[in-house]
Formats: sequence, C-alpha cells, structure tokens
Amino acid sequence: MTPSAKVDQQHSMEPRDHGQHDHGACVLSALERARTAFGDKGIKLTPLRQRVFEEIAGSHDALGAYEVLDRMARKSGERLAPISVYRAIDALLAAGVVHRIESKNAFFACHAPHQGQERHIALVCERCQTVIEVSGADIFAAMETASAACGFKLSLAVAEGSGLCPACATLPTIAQATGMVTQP
Amino acid sequence: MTPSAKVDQQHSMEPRDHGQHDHGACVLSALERARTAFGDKGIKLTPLRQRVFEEIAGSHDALGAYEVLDRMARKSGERLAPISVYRAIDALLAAGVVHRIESKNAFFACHAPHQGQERHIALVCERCQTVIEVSGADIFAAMETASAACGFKLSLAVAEGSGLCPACATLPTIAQATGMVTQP
DNA sequence: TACCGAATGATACATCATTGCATTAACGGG
DNA sequence: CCCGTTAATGCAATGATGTATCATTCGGTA
Repeated sequence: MTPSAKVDQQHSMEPRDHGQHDHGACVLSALERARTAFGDKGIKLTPLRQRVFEEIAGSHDALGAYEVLDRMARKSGERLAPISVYRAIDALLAAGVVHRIESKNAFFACHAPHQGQERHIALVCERCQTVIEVSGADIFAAMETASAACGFKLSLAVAEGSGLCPACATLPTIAQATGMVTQP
Repeated sequence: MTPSAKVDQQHSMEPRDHGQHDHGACVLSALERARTAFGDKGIKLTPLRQRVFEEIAGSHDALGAYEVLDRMARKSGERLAPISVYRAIDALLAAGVVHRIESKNAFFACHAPHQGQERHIALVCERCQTVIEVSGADIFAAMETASAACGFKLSLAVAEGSGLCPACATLPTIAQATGMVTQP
C-alpha cells in the first residue's frame, strides 16, 4: 500500500474518496476473493462476469444493472444487452460476491468477505452512496423471534439501512454552515 | 396465467378466507382508520385516493401499482394513467395507511393500526400472499445498535420477511408432495 | 370575479427485468 | 480429431415499475 498512490482519476463523476483508500489494491483483492468464491462453488468466473464484477467492485456504490451497462459501454464502446449484465450479476450473486439492495434495485460487491455463515446487512450512505456491510446476526435473530412469536415460518429475511457513513457523518455540514442553501 | 381460466384464484376479485374473516367489515374499519389518519395529518382523502386505498385494503396482499391500476380498470372500465395511482399511493404512504414492501415493489394496507410509535415489519406469505405485520421494536433496535457500533448514522431502516403465514404453515404438506396445485 | 394552490389528466419517457430463441465457446468421450 | 452435450453469450422484443412535464380542473378565498 504505497501512500503515494496513483489515484485513478478516470471516474470523474464520483465524489468518492473521503479518506484515502488504495482503490486499485482493493479491487484487486476483491477480485482475488471472487476467484476463490467461484472456484469453491464450482461456478466459472468468465471474462464477462469478471468485467461486470470489476465494474461493481470498482465503485463502492450499489450500481443498478443499467448503470453497469452504461459504464461498460463507456469503456469499451460496445453496448451489451441488458440481459447479459443480468445474467452475469446472477452468477455473481450465486457466488456470493455481490449482493442486491432491495430498496434500491441495485447491486454492490462485498469488500469484506463473510467469514463463516454470519449474516450481514447493508448500510447505504445517503451522501456519498458508499455501501458498507455490518454483522446482522442479532437483527436476523430478532426477526426470527418476532416471526416465530406469531407463528410465521420465516424463510427469507431482508434488512438494510440508509443514513450517513462514518466519514460523512462527521463531516462539517458545509452547505448549512455557509448558509448557501438557496431555498428553505 | 391462463387467460382462459374463469377463476383466477390468486388475483380474482375477492374472497380470500382462510379461516373466517368478515372482509367487508375489515375494509370498512380500515377505511375508517384511513379517514382518521388523513384528518390527523391534514391531508385530504380524495375520492381517487379512497378508491386506491379500497383496492389495496380489499386485498390482504401487497399489490403492485399496476395491479391496482388493472383492478380499478376492470371495475370502472376507465384506465387511469400510472402516475395517478402512484400519486394516490404517495398520499396513502404519507398518511401512513399503506406501506411499501421494498423487496416486492408492492404496497399493502395496515389492517391493524400502529399504536404509538412502534415500528413493525411486514411478513409476506409465499403461499397465500397475505401480508401480516408484527412488532419490530427489537429488530430496529438491533439495526440501530449494529449501525452505531461502526459509526454509521442510521436514518432509515428496512426490514421485511417472507415465508409461511400461520395458516399456511400448519397446512398438511401432502399437496406439495403430490405436486397438486393448491389454493389459499 | 379573479386568482391561487392542490389534485388530477395526459403524453411521453426512464428505469428495471425477463422471455425466447439463435449462436458460440468449453469440455469430455468416442 | 470430430462430435455431442452443456454452459455461456448475443440479440430482439417485451413486460414491469416508476417519473418528468405540462395542461386542466376544482375548491377556496380575497
């Protein structure tokens, strides 16, 4: 991790990088974990799937399928059919290297592997869009308890949140401080 | 779905009826609560909003916006524009008399009011589609705890589940074993 | 009356996701 | 090596969900 990181500036649209973060290295390690996951599950990490994964992992955001499509088209000049991206995403979901955020119809890459069987929940920053995952064992246990208490046999649980990530939460609220909001 | 079928069991116009359940009365009381909720919040329960609410409340399912649209069109012969339904639903959401299920892009009516500030979670039956709500205080508390533990300032939490409702969970499973099509 | 704002209507478009079928790549057995 | 099977991809169309924009109506009210 060289502190003199050559920062990838090509994604001019993202307000990424509060805090410094070796993005290249982080994507590479994600890719390495993906290879392992695919290997373990006996699914093939094809070039297309890898490209899609890199696109998703290369943003810490949750990306919609069409956003992935757009970004890949911008890079390669060739626009895939939506179904191709969806199929690739299906494989990535099956391998467990990306997850879906139901409340956003979008997908994000695990950047920390889920060791063991522990369930996690996704937290989406409303300001910088970054997605982080936190352990959700207690949450899912509580959902199970609440369901069982009324006789409901829970088979699938969804839990996700949005708000401000640690970095954004501690930021001074510039707009308010400078009074620059034009309309109340 | 076969359009030829006279009886579209799942989405035909009414009676559901696991156990006995006075549907008319239940919709009326939902409507009464809706009136109160709209009054309390200073929002108007217009005829259109009421029609949409009746459609949603008249099913214990979660309905998609287009499903509401279809049902209303079948009844009145006039097909609204999608936006009209979405606007009505927005008002119903604002009044708190319907909720959205993120994982289904669908909406359902509260059939038991949320007394006090208590948060609830929706549980959707995979067999009969009925939605029930259960208290989710522990769940949301756990989400808050998990978020706070990593410095995330949670402002919106989504938790929902699917599985088998009490009625369906206790049904003999023979039907599944024999591959028979079953009805709620 | 004239005006204002909220609600609705109407058209179009944007976004999310799948179906069906044709084509190509990958791989193992003759 | 060829062939057959299966997985993966390409391609066109369509379904499903949701929004932007602008026009119109309607109820209150100054």
